[in-house]
Amino acid sequence: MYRIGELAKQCEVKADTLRFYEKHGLLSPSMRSDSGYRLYSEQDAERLRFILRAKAVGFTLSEITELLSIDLDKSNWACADVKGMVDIKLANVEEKIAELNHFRVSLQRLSDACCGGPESAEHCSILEALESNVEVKCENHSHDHGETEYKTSCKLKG
Amino acid sequence: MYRIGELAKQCEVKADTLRFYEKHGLLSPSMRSDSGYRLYSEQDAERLRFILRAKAVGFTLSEITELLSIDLDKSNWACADVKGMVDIKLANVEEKIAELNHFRVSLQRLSDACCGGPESAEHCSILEALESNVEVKCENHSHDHGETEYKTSCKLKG
DNA sequence: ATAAACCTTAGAGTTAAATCTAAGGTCAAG
DNA sequence: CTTGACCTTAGATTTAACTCTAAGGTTTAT
Ligand SMILES: [Zn+2]
Ligand SMILES: [Zn+2]
Ligand SMILES: [Zn+2]
Ligand SMILES: [Zn+2]
Repeated sequence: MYRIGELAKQCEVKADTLRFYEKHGLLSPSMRSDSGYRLYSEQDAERLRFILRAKAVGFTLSEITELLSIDLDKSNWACADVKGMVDIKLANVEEKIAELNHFRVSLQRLSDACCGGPESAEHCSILEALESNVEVKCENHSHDHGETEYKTSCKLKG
Repeated sequence: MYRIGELAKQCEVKADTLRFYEKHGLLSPSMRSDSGYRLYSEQDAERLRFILRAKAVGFTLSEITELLSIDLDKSNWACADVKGMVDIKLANVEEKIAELNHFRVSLQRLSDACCGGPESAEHCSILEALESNVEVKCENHSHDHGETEYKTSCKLKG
């Protein structure tokens, strides 16, 4: 039997988190000491590890609640049900990745367009791109820093 | 001059959102009508579009506040400052993508390991993977669905 | 016996970006 | 002159997953 702090340390979470999981029905200690301290069994610890593993692959706590209830009642569920949950999650994650990739490409384009030098930002391509609607398409400045290093040739979007 | 609802519709946000931006110092209408209605100028509208463009590339509202203050005072900032912000954001986004990719790979592995059939989940590889610490490494079941389609050969991690 | 480290509870606070509610004022059309 | 669409405000609620606070009880070691 572990006290809350012991289990927390073992699994690298805060004791608060275990109380939170209890309040939300994910994990209750199977005993209390005479003085009211939570006492977790090895089974409880395993359940916690299940939760943390599911969290590590991206499930939310309410999805994990569902997974736990399936896990405790496996014979009444089909592989299809379980795989369905994973596949929905997978689709969510892929969607999120796609969205972030969109951000990434836009930010990269902005970054590439700016010299990043110590010169005044008065003609900074990044600010100009945000001011106007024009997407940045090439990696040069409108302003001239007096260095040949920065080309001013720019093929704007055809 | 646009009233709040007009500008909101034009830019496809809710009027609430404009009030929210005002409360948080991102965008205030440059006038009020006699009766107290907000009146936005074309300049205000442009500022809103700046905000929305910055949002579209992944900046948070507080980052946008910073960008706006730079934009209004460009000569006191360097390209380095602006590019720095973009690059920090880019790094954040890439970090998030990496994390989600981790989720994606794990979920894909789980999904691949499960037949997804109508059979009982009693030996579902997904649940087994979450119960035990073993990462799923191959795409077969421990249980046998009586179909030769599902191989039982599985090279577990060496 | 007393201090440190641990535990208990209920409930509030955090973060971001809105979104909603209530109670009321304004404006154009018919 | 009334309906309906629109506007005003302050403040509460939402979502997720904690995290913290206050006020107190327990255990363990010295
Ligand atoms: Zn520059
Ligand atoms: Zn620049
Ligand atoms: Zn199966
Ligand atoms: Zn399965």
